[in-house]
Amino acid sequence: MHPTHKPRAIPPSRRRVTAAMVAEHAGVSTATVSLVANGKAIGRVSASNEAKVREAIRELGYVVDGIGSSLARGVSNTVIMVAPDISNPFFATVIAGVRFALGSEYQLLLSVTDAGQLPSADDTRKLLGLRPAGLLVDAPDPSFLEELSAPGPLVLLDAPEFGSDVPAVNLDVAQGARLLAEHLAETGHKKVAYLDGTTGTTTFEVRREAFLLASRELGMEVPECALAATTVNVALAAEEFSAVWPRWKKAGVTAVACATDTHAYGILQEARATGISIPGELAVAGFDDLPYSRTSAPGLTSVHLPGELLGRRAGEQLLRLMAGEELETQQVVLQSSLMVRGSTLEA
Amino acid sequence: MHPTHKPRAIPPSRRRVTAAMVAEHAGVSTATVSLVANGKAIGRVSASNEAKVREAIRELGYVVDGIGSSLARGVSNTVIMVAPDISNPFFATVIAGVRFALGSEYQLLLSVTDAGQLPSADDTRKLLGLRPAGLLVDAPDPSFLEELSAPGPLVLLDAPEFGSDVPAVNLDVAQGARLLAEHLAETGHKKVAYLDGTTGTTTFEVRREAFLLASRELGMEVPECALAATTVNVALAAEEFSAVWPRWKKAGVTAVACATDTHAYGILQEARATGISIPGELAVAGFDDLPYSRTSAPGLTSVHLPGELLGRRAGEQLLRLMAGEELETQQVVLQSSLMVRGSTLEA
DNA sequence: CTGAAAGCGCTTACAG
DNA sequence: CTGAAAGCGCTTACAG
Repeated sequence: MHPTHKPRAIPPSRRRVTAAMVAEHAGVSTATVSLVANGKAIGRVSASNEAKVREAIRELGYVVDGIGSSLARGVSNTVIMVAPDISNPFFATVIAGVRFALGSEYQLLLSVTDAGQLPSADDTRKLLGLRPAGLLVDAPDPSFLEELSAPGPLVLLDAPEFGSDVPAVNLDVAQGARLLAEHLAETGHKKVAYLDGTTGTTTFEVRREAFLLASRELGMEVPECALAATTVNVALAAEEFSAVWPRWKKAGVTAVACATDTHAYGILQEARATGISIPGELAVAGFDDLPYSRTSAPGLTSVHLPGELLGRRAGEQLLRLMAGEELETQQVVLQSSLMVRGSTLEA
Repeated sequence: MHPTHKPRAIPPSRRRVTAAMVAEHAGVSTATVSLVANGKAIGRVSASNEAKVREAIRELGYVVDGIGSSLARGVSNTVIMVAPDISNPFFATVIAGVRFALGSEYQLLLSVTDAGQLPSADDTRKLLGLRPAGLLVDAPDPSFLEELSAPGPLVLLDAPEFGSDVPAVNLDVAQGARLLAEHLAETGHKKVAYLDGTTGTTTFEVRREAFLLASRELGMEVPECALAATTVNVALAAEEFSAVWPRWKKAGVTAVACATDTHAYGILQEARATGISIPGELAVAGFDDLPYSRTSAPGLTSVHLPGELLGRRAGEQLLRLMAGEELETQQVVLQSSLMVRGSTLEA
C-alpha cells in the first residue's frame, strides 16, 4: 500500500470547490455564500454569517465558478476584443488603454485573427456563445457588423465608415493628414507623392484622400505618376520606391507621405542605400508614429495617433453601456498630431 | 399605434434561441437536438429526425450556447493563451502558429497583461473560472506556475527554466548563441562585448551565458568592461552604447552581441550618427531576427527563432493533451539558426 | 433510435 | 436576515 518511492504531497482534492461545499462548511445556505462571494452581503447577511462564510471560503480556497455564474446571470464578466492586426505595435498601446479603463471587474480576452482578416461568421457566433458582457471590435468592416446580430454592449474602435447608430471611438486621421500637408507646404514643397497601403483598410483611404485633398488646397501638386502602393512591409516599400523614384524625381517631387511608418522605413532604407539625401532631396513622412520613428536616422516625421487613449475611451464607453447607461456621445473622435522630425526638416 | 416614422424591420426576436425551442419546432427531445447540433448523430439519431432537427436549427438560427454546454460538460471549448508581451512583433507569429495548430474546434482567446507583467493570481483564477479546455502560457515565471493549481491541459512556451514535469515547447537560444559566437570567431574577432536586456527574463540569461561561454571556448575574450545592459528600447540602447563605446574601443572590442535586435538597432543608429563604421570598426548582431533586421542598413545579423513553429508545436501538444493522449515528448526544443547579414560581414 | 430526467454551479426572486 | 427552490441551457447516462 505504501510503496517505497517518496510519498508526494497529497494533491489537494482535484474536486472543484463549489458554493455548496462552502455552504456546508460554514453552516449556511448557498444563497448566503453567493451573496458574500459576490460582495453583495451588506445589509443582506449578518456579520456573523458573513464572517463564517469568508472563513470557509479561505479555508477551502473557493472561487466562484465563472461558467455557473454566467449561466445563472445570463452574461459572463468577460469582455471580448476582436483584433484583426495584433502584429502592429500600435495595437499593444490600444490594448493597454482598454485594460486600464476596464479595471479588474471585467476579464479582457482577445480574439485574434490572421493578419488583416476579420473573424468568420462562425467564429463570431462562437464568441457570442461565450456570452461576453461586452464586445470591442477594432477596425471592423461593415459586413462583419451585419453578422453581429443581437450583440449587447458593443463599441467599435477605428471604424470610421460606420454610421452614427453604433457606438464608436475613432481617430481623426484626416486631421493628421492635413497637418502633414500643411507642414510640407510650409516647408516649401510644391510637388508631393503618396505611398499608399494596399490592404484596402478604410483608414488608409481616409489618410490618402485627406492628404491629397489638403495638399491640393494648399497649392501643392500631386503628379499623376506620384501615387504608389505596397503592402505594409519595409522591404517591399523599399523596392517599390526604388522603382518609382526616378519618375518622381523627374516630375519634380520633393516630398512623399506614406500610409504607414513602415512604408516610410522602406524609403529611408532605400534612400540610404542609394545615397538619396533625406530630407535634402526628398522629405519623407508617415502615419502611426511607431516607436522606431523616434530613433531612426533621420528621425521620421509622422502623424501620431493616440493609441492608448483610443483604447481607454473605448473601454470607458463600453463600461457605460454594460452598466446600462445611455451614452451622451455615441461617436468619440480623437485628435491626431504631427511629430515633426529630421526626415522633413533639415537639422 | 403606427406612428408616422418609417417602420423598421422587426428585430428578430431578441430572445435567445434555445435547444428547447428547436426541439419543439422539430417535434423531438432536446437530447436529440443536442446530438445533432454536436455532430454526434451518426448511429444515434434516425435520418428523418436528423433532417427535421437540421431544418429547425437553420430556420431558427440556433447556435449551441457555450455557457450551458460548458457547464454540462465540465469544460469549455476555449483555449486560453496567457501572453505577457503582445507588443513584441515576434509574438504575432507565435499566435499564428497556435491558431494554425488548433484549427476551428477550439476557440483561441488571448489574455494579455501589461508589458512584461504576468497575470496576477487573481486574474489567473478568473481565467480558470472560464474552464478552458486548455491553457497555453508564454514565457511564464516559476512563481506563476505554482499558483496554477489543477490546471488541466497546459503547455508552456518559451519556458526554459521549468523542469521536465510540465509539457513545454522551447527555443534552443543557447544553440543560436553558440552559432553567433562561432561566426564571430570565424570572422576573426578576438574581443567581444555583450549588450544585455535588463528585464531579467530567463531567455536573456540563457542568451548571455551561452554566448559568453561559447566565446571563451572559442578563444575570444570578453573584457570586463564589455558587459552592458538596458531595457528593450532602441533609444536607451543607443544612449548606453554611446556611453560605453569609448571604453570598449580602448579595450579592443571589435564585435558586440545584443540580447535583442531592438538593442542592436540602437547601436546601429548611434554608430550611424557618430560615424562608427559597421561592421568595419564594430560588428553588431542580435537575437530574434525581427522583420526590420532584414532591411536595416546594414542588414542586421541575428539569431533567428522559429516563432510560427513554436506556436504550432505548442498547439499540437495541447491538442494531444486535450484529447487525453499521452505526450511522447514532454519537452520539445526547436533549433534556432543564424541569419548572417551586413552588420557582421563586409559586403 | 428516443425521451424523461438528473445534473453541471450558480443567482435571484420569494416566502418566511 | 435566511434558506428552499426555481431556473439559466445544455449534455449524458439511463430506461425503454
